[in-house]
Amino acid sequence: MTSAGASSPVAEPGIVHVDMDAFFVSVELLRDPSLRGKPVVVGARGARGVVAAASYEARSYGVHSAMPSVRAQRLCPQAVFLAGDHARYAEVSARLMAIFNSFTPLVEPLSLDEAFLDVRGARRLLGDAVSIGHAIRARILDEEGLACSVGVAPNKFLAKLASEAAKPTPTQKGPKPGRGVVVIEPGHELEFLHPLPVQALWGVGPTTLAKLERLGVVTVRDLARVPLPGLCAAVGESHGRHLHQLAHGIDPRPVVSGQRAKSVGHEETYPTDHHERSTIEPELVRMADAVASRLRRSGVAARTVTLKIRFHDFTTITRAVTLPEPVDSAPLLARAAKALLAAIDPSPGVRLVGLSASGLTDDPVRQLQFADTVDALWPDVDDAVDAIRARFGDRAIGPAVLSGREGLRLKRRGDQQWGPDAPKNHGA
DNA sequence: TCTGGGGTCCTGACCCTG
DNA sequence: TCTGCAGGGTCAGGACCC
Repeated sequence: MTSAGASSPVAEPGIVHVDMDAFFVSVELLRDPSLRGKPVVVGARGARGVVAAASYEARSYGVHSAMPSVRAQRLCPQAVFLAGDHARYAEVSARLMAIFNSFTPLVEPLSLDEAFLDVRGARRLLGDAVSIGHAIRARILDEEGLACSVGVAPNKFLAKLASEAAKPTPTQKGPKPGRGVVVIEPGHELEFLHPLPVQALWGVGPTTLAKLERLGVVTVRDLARVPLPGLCAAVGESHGRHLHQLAHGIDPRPVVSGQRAKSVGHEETYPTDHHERSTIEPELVRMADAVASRLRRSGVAARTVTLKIRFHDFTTITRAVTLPEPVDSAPLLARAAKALLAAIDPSPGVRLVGLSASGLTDDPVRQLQFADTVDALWPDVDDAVDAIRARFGDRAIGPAVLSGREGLRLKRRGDQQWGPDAPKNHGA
């Protein structure tokens, strides 16, 4: 793991934030150029699905990501809905990250379609941060045919706001091109920052916004004027200090490359609610299979297993157990999850089930000392399952409890990423 | 209007141990 | 042996991000 190393604000605009414009939709347009200029939405069409990404044409109708698909269809009935292809987006993302890494090794991916770069060490070779920002944009357009927006600033938080300001804007007459690259020079941070609405700050969501509004805070300037003790009293000590710094343009967090995941999980919302444990347990087996497979692929094992249940009325509970040894085997994850489920009454209706593994450690300890004979054999079985799937595909092998159901198919990351899709016979 | 999936971080309660 | 306290681990939930 490497980092920019600074613990104080950077005194030059050396941090670059690159954010792809409508990434998922743009990748789809490369595959089908006839969709250009049309309102396009990537997401699940089902009653419980949401919008993952919307073209700027769709956004002009008020459609935005995370919006329930039902509402998006009402706002823009002529929109073309696409299911999305997470594997393809991940492929393109890997190539984008390779481009970023050719400019500097200090790259911190934030998601598939955005990253921070600390380019201060690359100036002598490649020019100043602004030139590098323009060069990155040109290369992504040239090599991938994709547009992005770039923010350049003295720290991460300001660079992100700058890239936001560089983006195109949806209008009734179609997308209005953005500036592409926006630079915040040192000494001009507050001039840029203070007129913005306070929810532009990282960490201000609906709950915090309501608390700040009670203090009379509307803009970042208002927030900067609130004394620290009052702010901490309203939103908590840690959060208060963080927001206070941001409101003054201070963000000491360095760009950190090579960060590893701290948890691995899967969750799924079902088109109809489950009311009995007997129908949830096979789902847990399938999720445990998927999570264990991802753990092994990453070469890690997990000590803590967390079960998440969302009921019909949207109340959500989590139940966790920490195991005596780290595990990466599907049967042991499933056993832990089933034990947690045993203490939960699903009869009110369960719409979502999630399983996640945390407390990750390298070099998995194979769980021999507390395993019974069958479990002791599982490491070999897991290896064999991985090998068969690598050679013959995900459908080739799976837990017996799932045979005859949706199949032996392993749940891959990104499957049903945006909620249950509409039934096939209802036409997508 | 009716809310996905994959994550991270923080806080507070509780329990155990020294 | 009991009590008080501090600190660490665990668990549950909330808030936020893309």
